[in-house]
Amino acid sequence: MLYRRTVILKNREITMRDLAEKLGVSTVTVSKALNDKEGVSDELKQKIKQLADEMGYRMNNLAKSMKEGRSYNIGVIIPERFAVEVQSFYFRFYQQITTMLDPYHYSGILHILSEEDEAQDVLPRIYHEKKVDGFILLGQIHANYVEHMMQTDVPIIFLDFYDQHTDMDAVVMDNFFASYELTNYLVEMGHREIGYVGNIYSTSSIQDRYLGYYKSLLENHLQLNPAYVLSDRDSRGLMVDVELPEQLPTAFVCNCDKAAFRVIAQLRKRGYAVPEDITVVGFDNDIYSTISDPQLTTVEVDVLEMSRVAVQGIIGKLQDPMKQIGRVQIKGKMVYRDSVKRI
Amino acid sequence: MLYRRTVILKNREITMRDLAEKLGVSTVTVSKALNDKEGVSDELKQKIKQLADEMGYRMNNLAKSMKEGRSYNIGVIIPERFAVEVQSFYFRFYQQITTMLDPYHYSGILHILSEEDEAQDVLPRIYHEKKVDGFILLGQIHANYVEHMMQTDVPIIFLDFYDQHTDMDAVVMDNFFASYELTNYLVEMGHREIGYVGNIYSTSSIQDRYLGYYKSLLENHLQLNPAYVLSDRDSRGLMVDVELPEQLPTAFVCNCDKAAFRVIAQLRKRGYAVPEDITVVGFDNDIYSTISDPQLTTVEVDVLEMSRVAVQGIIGKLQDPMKQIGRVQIKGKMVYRDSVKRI
DNA sequence: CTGAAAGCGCTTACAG
DNA sequence: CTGAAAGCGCTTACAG
Repeated sequence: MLYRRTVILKNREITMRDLAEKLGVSTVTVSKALNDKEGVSDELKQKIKQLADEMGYRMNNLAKSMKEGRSYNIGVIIPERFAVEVQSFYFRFYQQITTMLDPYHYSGILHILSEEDEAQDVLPRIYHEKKVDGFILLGQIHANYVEHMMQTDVPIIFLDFYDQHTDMDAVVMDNFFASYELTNYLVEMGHREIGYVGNIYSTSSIQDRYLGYYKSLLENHLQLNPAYVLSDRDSRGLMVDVELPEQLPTAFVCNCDKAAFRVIAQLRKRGYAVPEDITVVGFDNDIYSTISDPQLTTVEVDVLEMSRVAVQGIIGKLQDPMKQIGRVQIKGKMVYRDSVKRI
Repeated sequence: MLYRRTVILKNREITMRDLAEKLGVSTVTVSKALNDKEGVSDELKQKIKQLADEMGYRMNNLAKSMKEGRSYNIGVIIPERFAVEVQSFYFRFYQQITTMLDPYHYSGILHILSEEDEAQDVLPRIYHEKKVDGFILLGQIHANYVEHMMQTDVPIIFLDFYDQHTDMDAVVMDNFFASYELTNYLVEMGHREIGYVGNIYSTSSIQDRYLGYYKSLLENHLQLNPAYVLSDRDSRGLMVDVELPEQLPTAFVCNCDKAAFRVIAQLRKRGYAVPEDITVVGFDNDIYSTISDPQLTTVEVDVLEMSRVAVQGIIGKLQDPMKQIGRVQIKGKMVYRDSVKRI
């Protein structure tokens, strides 16, 4: 007899009704108690909570969700190529996002956007199945896809990129200012001939960093030498070897640590030592900045703060779909290491 | 008039009832048609699907889920310390898992298990809220926590680790065999004094790799010299510098590429060249194996296959909770590079 | 082939 | 402070 009951209990999950019947109250009262709402005496509330605990009651959030019409999930979309290339960097974002969503009782569902789906404007399954209430889009995607997504009326925050769409809410690093600051620092250190490494037609980050670098040159009345602006990746975003010119500047501002890491390797092959012969700085403060020899002076992206603003942005839009945060720029942080020489 | 209607439509999502009313059929018929079930004429089915398309209907999966009593989500738990230490490696697993869950209409929800929650046996919110139908646990956690989780009756697959619990379903790399194979290769290359780098009390992976290495020594009648077995991390799993002995073996089998990378750096500081003076091999074929100079001969973990088996395992247990896969071992793959010298 | 009825497990007004 | 009734948007027997 006892055995059979155990088996039966095992096969059916406990519901509010079970708790209600056991205490001789209604499910309404149970619901109120468990959600800490008004209209239940403290005494009864305690009793209900205690019983729920004892019986190992777990709220069925699907029911709650359906009633409220929200899934309590946010889709985090990362384009496939970034998932491969800058994976650890974007993983940190994704981790922060899920962790920061938690207090709002939200979860983050990752969706890797394949190249095909991106090209053909195919929205993720989680969109069609209403499994998410909004999206955070992490990493640059084609303008067409952005357009397509923005037509869906689902709240979207773009993270770590923006494009020409004026009405998009985006959280980006203040690349322009950080690069300007970094280049100013090199000038302070006595450098007058400074090059830039990065495909300036590739992403908005690379472009903005280039422009900040350029502004510093302008302000300091230094020449922008086109021969010193070197591409580091092809049009698809894949890293390629930099073509070093015959004559070199005294310093390179690289658009990311990986590029800096690779440039240092190439310079070494050509017989140059860093920073003795040439100064190299990076961007991102990712793994490449510390495995590099020498370790890189670089700028750290404030992943935590950017994630925080993105999460608050999407939560805000969930409450009021008309709410806009515009383009929020988050300051970077200089990290001084050993790849810069005063000359 | 037109304007008002637009606004109204915007504020309410389209349901099956809307489609049904528009076509003068019942919601039952719409449901059958949209789910490709029997009992609707092909002609009507087509008409319904077309209308759904035109009106931009999106199925409310929450309702479906509630009816079926499953959330169509799998929780992927990664202990905090691994999320930081081996992040890119585990991110690849996580990516594969979510991608492979997709055809089953499942999504993967990541949960980073904090050190505190792990120590205090606090189960994740997604468990208490029934937001997931099962878990894939990625990375070694304390035995207590394993025990606690296994008592919940929620299907669990352990990925990339196992422990003394005999009834746990785990998918692991065949570390023992891979390490045995790798060490045999070094013996073939003429090495007779071979050391091992790794804290053999830290994780089961490190232990098993150590044992495979040991088996190779035994088979080849080589001495296991305790002075050549070096720890690479403290009891909390944090990497520390290896204490190199005065007298060195001719080769080191390292428990992972990062350890190998660090050992090479240390050897270099002591004036040894790799592989000229000493051979070093790694494990995992992760980023450290290619940024290392020389690039590492190592063993690749078959992330794809392991993820596939884990996903199929959890899907299987969803259908039949009694189903067990036991401890499945997935073969690794040798990757030959430049860190081994024939002597 | 088609549909009326009931129900999944909650919450939201509303009434007492 | 407490609860009966209705409803969220589907699906599952069952009846015609």
